[in-house]
Amino acid sequence: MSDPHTPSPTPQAPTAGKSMDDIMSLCKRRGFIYQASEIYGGINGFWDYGPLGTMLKRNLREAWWQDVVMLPCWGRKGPDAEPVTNLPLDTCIIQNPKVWEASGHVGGFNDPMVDCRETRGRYRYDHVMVFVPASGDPGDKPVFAYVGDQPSEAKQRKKAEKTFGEVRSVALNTLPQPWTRVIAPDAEKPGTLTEPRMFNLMFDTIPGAIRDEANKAYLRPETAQGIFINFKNVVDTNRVKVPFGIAQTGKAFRNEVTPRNFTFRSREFEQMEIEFFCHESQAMDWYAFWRDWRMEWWKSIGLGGDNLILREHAADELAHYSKATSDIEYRFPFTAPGFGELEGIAYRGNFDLTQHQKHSGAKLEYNDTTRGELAPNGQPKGERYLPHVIEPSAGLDRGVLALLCEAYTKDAARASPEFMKFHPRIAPIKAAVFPLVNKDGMPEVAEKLHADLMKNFGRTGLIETDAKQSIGKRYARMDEAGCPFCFTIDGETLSNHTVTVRDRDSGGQERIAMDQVVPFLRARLNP
RNA sequence: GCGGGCGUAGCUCAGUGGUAGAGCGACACGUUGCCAACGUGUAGGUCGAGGGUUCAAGCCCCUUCGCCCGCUCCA
Repeated sequence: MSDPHTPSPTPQAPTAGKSMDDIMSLCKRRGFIYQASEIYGGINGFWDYGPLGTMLKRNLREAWWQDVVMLPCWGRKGPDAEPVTNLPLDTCIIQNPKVWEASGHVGGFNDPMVDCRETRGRYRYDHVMVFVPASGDPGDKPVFAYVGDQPSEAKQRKKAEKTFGEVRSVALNTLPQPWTRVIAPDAEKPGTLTEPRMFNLMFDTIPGAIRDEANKAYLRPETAQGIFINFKNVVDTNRVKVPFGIAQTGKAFRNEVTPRNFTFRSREFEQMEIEFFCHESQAMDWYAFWRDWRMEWWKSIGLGGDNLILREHAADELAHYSKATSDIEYRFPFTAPGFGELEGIAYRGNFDLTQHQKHSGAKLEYNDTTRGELAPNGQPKGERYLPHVIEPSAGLDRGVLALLCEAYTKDAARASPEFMKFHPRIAPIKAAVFPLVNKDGMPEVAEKLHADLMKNFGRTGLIETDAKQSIGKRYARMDEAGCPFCFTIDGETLSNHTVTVRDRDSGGQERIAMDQVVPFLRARLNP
């Protein structure tokens, strides 16, 4: 178990049988997650982390950082047979608004939508087409709306042809409102479409003390663009060579239409993103490399078994600029038997750098001196290009939620019927030290061992000690908080310097020497 | 944004017009030698918020906020 790359030693039950209500209760009760602004009635789509939740989230972010930036891919070599390089970055939440025009977010976030009152369907206004008679005026007859490439197209065409004979299609936005004779794509009756409405999915704000709409800026909807716009800076100032990556964690904001499912879809959330830059000819190799390693990584911190899947996107699911994308998805109790996205690994081509080069006018090309024709002296002349990008983009809060759901275990046969099977590396509480009873010199020994463990492991997580109440109650409390190991000082400790170690998952105990406690823990926590 | 359900103590919930409760949890003291043991005691709620009806509202009515579920959305 000293190898951090091995999956959790305790495979979990499927999440399908776990109750989200139970998990949410435990999260509140033990201080993992609170509703934001709770005493004022809360605020839709925002959540605060309590002490244990903060530690859990921090441990997950830290594990990512260590394995992505400090010791990239556990020291594994990339497809070029060289060690992987990822440079750290920390960019602003607020950037020049042109960043979001270049990235396509301003356009994409400002689409007007129309709703159908009958089917409660919602459609992008500019995507809705209508079958009208080829001859022109439909008279009093209804016309048939559809969305291209969806089942509604064939269905509506059939109905339209039955009504009019020969038909042609026009965009909905060419017809005058109100659309009283338009039958919505999946509706039966005409006139059910609402007027188009704007959904602004980016939060905006106005920097500057004097409020002026002309200065409008946005809270970033993803951390990725901060990386792209600093690509040239990083290349120019770090003696770094393609292929390499830039990694960043940080908050992002999306005005989700419907925040839902506890913290899964929040309006303020944190991302962990890598933009990995490489030559086009190597891009698919790097894509496969990142996709497979990221999957292994999630397994290494305890998300294993059937609850985690890698899903390759079908061709028609890809964004227009993407040549391949896959999702790492977790089976949450609220998605079961389906899955919810934890991380997307996208091959984005050089779309983003191209966009920023175009919009900013800055030259973002990389001069690759290892490529190109050979000069007379035998050295390559170099090749200038916009690197292609592999983007492994993970949701930190979603990761935390998946860890909580995966760890949550119900076992009515146990004294602690609800407990959290966190992998030791991400467990908020790493260990606890208890005197079996609060007398006969045991508290003093416990205090000493606790201090010792604090000195050795206090920087990796919480080390608890507690002398109150029955030992069973203290074990149960630690189970519920997900503490993997409890060390107990008993009568025997005083005579032969041994303690018992209780394993959270099995409840089993073994006896080890006092001076073996530190090595024991070291072998099981992040080595 | 639509439809449904639900908001009472930290958690789970009872209370259906007449003095706000229980279990668990927390805390204190005692007891206790390995799995939420036992005893005694303590703290904690303007019943999500606002308005209305009534002599009287946790309860009835209206509005609003939040959470859950189903649609929808998820670049």
